[in-house]
Amino acid sequence: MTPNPTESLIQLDTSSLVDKVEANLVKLLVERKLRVGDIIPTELDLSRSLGVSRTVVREALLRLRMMGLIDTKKKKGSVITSPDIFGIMSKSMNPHILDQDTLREIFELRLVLEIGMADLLFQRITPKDIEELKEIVKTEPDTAKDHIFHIDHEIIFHGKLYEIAGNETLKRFQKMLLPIFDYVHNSGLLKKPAQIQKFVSHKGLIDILENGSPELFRNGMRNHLENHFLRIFS
Amino acid sequence: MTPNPTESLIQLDTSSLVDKVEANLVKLLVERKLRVGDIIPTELDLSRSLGVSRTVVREALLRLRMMGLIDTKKKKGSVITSPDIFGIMSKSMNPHILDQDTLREIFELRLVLEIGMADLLFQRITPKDIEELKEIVKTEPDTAKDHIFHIDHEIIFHGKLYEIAGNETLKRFQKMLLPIFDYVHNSGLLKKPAQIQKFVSHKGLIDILENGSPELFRNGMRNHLENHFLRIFS
DNA sequence: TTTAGCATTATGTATAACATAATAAGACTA
DNA sequence: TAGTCTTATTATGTTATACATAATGCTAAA
Repeated sequence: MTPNPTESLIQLDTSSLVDKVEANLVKLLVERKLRVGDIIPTELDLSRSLGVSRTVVREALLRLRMMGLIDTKKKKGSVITSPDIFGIMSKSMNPHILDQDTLREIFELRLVLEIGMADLLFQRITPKDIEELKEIVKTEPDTAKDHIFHIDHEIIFHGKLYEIAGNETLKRFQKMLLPIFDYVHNSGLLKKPAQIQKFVSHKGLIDILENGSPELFRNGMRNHLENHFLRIFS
Repeated sequence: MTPNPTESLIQLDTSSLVDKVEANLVKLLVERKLRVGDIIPTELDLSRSLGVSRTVVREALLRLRMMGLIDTKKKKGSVITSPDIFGIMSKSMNPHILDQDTLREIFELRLVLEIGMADLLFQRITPKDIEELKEIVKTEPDTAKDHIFHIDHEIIFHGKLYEIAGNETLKRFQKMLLPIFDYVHNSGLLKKPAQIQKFVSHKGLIDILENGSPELFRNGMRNHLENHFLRIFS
């Protein structure tokens, strides 16, 4: 084997100043174990102690802000906030910008989530939740009648399920994906037309939640989402 | 009911200049339907045509860059790139920064994903994948022997499953969450100690993939992850 | 004691200047 | 003519300075 001439070269540091300052600040947050609500030094202070211009500090702080690590107020300075994982993500979640493959994949993700969360549902569902679900299906519109309203209703029902799952991160994930689902539904990305008839209805799912098991629910939901699966896998 | 005195007040626009420029640029990208690789005007041009300082334009561009919408090179200017949804997200995914509740929730998310992706697996798995999985379990270490190595092996096996699922977005999601899983495992966040014995082994899962059904796999995986569930729900 | 107004302070914005890296153009040589 | 080296150009990266603006806290007047 011929020796690779680039082998002995060290990796050059091509990162910009802002990159370094950003890394520095994150390191500071981690190592100092700063708690939510703590304030960090002002831009001018940081600029002085780090030996870079205020502009660079500002850009680094902007990044932290976008990551949801800090919230900066006038006069006060920047305070540490509970990081918002999905904050930025949802901003770049513009369906018009994402390419079709990604859209299809995100749509698949929904199916994965709703089938996979059965255990969480059964662990945390309360009688009150059951009542609320029943209330929701009571106002269920006729499938064939009003398509738009039907989609809205779908969102309400399934949204309630996410709520019951009691996982805030999961719920926010869904909330972020919602516009995508909507977009995919209306975009013609799904090949086959939706079948009107559902095998397992919303009402059926509630029955399972009340008297069944996670296993039954997974199959029920799988069945309920059958249409979507068929449309994706065509 | 007494009338609300604030009712007739219009919502003030508290957004900063940078906010507006950012929105403007995103709108530009969407409406012009610009394709990946297209270049957008230089900072100075934008600053002139938008009537704001270059500073503001720079900050707005920085945000777009963080969203993965553009990639800016010296001299060339900024070019549009395929948005990287998880790019920024993974940067703020520092386990040391996330609070414990969020960590627990993200860990739950893993369980949801791996149970929920059964259908994708069965749709896309190939004989070659089965072989590779078998190859992986062949080198499976003794559970009781080397704990660290055992975790590594877990990651390899389950990572392969994500790969088989054939959903790039899902895979990258998992990749992003990996450090979290690792951290949670080692952090003492999980209450009960792990049980050594697994009901359904990796080998068992492979058998199901080869001869079983999605339904069987979901239950198998549910069983396989039983330990994790118990530790979370305590 | 309350409130109106002022001072203070840190971020937001603007401008100008220079550094640096990537590209293009031109000149020079084989 | 082709190829390479040098130089010029251009757009981003960085610095410095100044002023605007909003939030906070203090002070004095009612």
